[in-house]
Amino acid sequence: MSWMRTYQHPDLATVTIEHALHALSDPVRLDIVRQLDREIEASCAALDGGRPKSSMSHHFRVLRAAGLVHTRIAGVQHMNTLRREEVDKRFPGLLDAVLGVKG
Amino acid sequence: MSWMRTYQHPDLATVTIEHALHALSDPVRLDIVRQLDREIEASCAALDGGRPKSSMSHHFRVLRAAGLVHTRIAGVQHMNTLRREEVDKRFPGLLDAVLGVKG
DNA sequence: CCTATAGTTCGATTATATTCGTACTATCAT
DNA sequence: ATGATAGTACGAATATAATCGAACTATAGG
Repeated sequence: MSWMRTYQHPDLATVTIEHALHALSDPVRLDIVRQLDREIEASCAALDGGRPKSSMSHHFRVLRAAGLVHTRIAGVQHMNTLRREEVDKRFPGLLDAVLGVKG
Repeated sequence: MSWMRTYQHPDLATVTIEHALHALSDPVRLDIVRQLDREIEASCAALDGGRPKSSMSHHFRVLRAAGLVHTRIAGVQHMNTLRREEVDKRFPGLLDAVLGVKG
């Protein structure tokens, strides 16, 4: 069984709007995305709200599969970024709308 | 047990973005919303894609609960409209972004 | 009143997601 | 090497959602 040293990130062209909307519709994941929108780059641990690692790992996997988040391995940490430009190109205005909502 | 003669439509202020995104993330419902965006008003039957009535009823209920669709009873038909202005006010740019995507 | 039509409700089934403990791996520092 | 740290993989439990048949209701028309 092989282990990962890099992540697979899908081409945004292969991501459907339904897929992206589903990924964004979970409160934990939306919270991650909101933080990444401000933080530029953050480790997984920096974004858990005291939640178990295995739960967070699941949510990051979903966000990556939906083309929303990029994860890069930096030593012992996995650093995450929003794929802003690519998502904006594929779904113009979507992140602006989603992230612009208050309360 | 009482029966309905009118529908309950939530105040958009009580609808969260997560709720709206979830409602939009289902392909059947997104299809309904896309059609309503063009059709102005349509009966439930006009929007099923040959799907069972009970399935459609479920999806319309979800769309109403998310504040996206308004249903008015007109005789034997239930006419649906997109709550465009209200949704646009609550979630500016969201419907534009979601409906603007091709493929 | 009888029948057809449009849609809901109920209930069961199946499918999909979430949560999280445990075991594991990779990297870094000592 | 040992230990600590960050995160994944697996597996199982639980929760949430989708699907759809069958029974039902309300309205309209003959």
